[in-house]
Amino acid sequence: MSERDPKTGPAPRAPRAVDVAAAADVSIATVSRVFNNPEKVAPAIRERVLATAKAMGWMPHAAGSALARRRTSIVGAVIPTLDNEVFAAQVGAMQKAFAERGITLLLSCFNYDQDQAVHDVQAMLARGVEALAIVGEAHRPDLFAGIQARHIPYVVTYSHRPDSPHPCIGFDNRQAFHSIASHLLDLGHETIGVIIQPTAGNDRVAARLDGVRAALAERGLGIRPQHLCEGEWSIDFGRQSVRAMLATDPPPTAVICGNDYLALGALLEARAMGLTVPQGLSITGFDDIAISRQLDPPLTTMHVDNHEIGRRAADYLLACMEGSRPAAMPPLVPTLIRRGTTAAPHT
Amino acid sequence: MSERDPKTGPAPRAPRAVDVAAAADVSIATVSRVFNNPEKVAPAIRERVLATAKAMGWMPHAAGSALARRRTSIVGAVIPTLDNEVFAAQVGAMQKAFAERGITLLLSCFNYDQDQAVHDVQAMLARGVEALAIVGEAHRPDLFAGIQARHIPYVVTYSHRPDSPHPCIGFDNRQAFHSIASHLLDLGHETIGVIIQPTAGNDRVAARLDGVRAALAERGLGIRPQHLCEGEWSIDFGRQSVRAMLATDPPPTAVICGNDYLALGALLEARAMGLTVPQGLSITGFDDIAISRQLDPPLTTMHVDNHEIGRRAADYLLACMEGSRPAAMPPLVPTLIRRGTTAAPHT
DNA sequence: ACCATTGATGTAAGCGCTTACATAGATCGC
DNA sequence: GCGATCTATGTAAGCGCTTACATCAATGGT
Repeated sequence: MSERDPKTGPAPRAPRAVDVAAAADVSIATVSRVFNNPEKVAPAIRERVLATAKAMGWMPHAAGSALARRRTSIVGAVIPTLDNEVFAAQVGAMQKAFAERGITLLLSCFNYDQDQAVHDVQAMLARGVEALAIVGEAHRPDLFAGIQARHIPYVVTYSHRPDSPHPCIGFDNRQAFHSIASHLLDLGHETIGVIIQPTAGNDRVAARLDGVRAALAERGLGIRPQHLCEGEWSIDFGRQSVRAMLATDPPPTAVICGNDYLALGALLEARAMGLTVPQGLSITGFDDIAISRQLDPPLTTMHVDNHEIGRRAADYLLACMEGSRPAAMPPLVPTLIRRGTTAAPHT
Repeated sequence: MSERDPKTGPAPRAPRAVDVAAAADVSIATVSRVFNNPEKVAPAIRERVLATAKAMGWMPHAAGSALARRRTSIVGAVIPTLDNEVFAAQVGAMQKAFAERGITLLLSCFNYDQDQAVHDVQAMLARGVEALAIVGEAHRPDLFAGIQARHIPYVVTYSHRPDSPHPCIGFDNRQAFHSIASHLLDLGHETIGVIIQPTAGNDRVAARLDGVRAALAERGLGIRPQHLCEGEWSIDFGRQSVRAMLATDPPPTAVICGNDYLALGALLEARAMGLTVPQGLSITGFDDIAISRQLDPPLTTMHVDNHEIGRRAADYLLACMEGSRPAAMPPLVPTLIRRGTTAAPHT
């Protein structure tokens, strides 16, 4: 007399271990063992239980087992946004590495909002994540304090400062942009512009700008205020920034861009204004996205292996979870790809 | 006499509700109520409990509460890969929409492998997801059977067939490419090439190809085998495909590409071969990624709002979870953006 | 033949939380 | 002022699972 479709039976509720146990005529403990320590169960019984479970569509429910086992097999990834392929690649690689070990990835995007990041981490801790990967280290101190209080392994990704208090997997953003600037300086440029993402609350970007400044300072140079454009990264921002800079006097002979999209915009606009690149203006990018090598001229940029960062971060965390205390990993070194958008200034 | 740092105390174990209850001198039920039905607790006590919990760094542990409440507040997203910005955008939008309602997103990438997808869905069901979003409907039947057996709401995204048995949020891939082909036919093209992603196990792509074929057939035309290139999407595949096609006799006067990256490659190669676009060759893309409008000439393509797909999928699932049975949503309609890469064939 | 092992299975005590129900003051109408 | 009614809090029974420990049968050494 159920109100449900009689064909589906009166109890649409999910089967539990005890149901499988009854159906297979064993105890609930045996059912559990079949799934967790199969070698402790006689083959005949094991097969019977497996068959029954399959027939009933039963699998151990994670919440129950997490509670009993005191392990959730969940780890969290906290990134700014998936709209940036750089982070998407990292997460994709982590997800893959974890999935291979039966670990589930919880994802959260804080949209460059520090309060949101703290909130997200709290939520993940409440969910019992066993480890955490977090992009960047420019976070509110209570974010890290909360993690440390739980004695949970964590790693900061996409950045690597030599003297960071956190375990980190990434590269030295300052060093990377120091290299880019040096490349340009070595070519003979002295008036260099910078188009870069917002530095507020973003340690990676701030470090990049700092790297450029340091390289220039070493040769007694600096960035003129009118040659520094900071804003949301987009092709359009790259375009408008270059347009503005070239209207100054003297105009820069080279511009360093915070990523390839900005550089792409800069390149398009420079050409639209009738400049030849690199003779009239040298341009550098960062990330080495797929189109960069296809541009005309192909973009000089720095290549970062984001999948590798994700994979390493996952490996590090997995090692920690298994109890080892892995040595600090050396930073990745992004490589400068000299293509067609940099040359000596036309004098 | 603990072996641990005496400052951290002998019990580094996470506090539980009962500890908070004891410290605040109330019962464990009251602690729970403070977090779940705060209005049922006297303000003075509520504040005391809140303060104690905060001081002890306690939050209700999700596994325990999921068990007791029989709700996990988790939903799963199953996508092919995060390396495609199209899916990354969808996931990002879903994550945002869910986070706003206190729901956590579990992510899994099946890498276009049907067995992997089934496995991932199983794992998610075991984790007690309350709803599931899955890209595409070309999956093993037991994937959907497994979900339906659990009476869990789900939605297929990125595709929308009028006669699909599944609730779906997306657009009609067949229809979309029918439109593209018609656009070209209307311009007078009769020899049309196609460069497309692998169709095997990918219903969306297969539908696209089908749409092109149908549009051509309506005018008594077809795709010549030598004018159909199917392979992993990349700029390079676009380039090599165009090169191969243009070596045939007669060469196509237009090529339809499965996405903007392929189209970008096609455009670059056509120009490298000395053809002018669109006079010598018309090219269409799909997705309308950021660079497309910046190309020279700007790419004619179709714009799809992937964030919108993600948002709608999340809204639909949330509605289901709250018990309503939302009406089937109308498909999104991608819009054809006629820019500079299509024109009448040069006769 | 008998006892000590061994190995397979069952019993039952939680894991940390929520919530129906019980309880006990406080409040109010008459 | 007394019982009826409410409201704030506590008690205890699970949620579905794992696992230490108990049990029991079979094995093997002497």
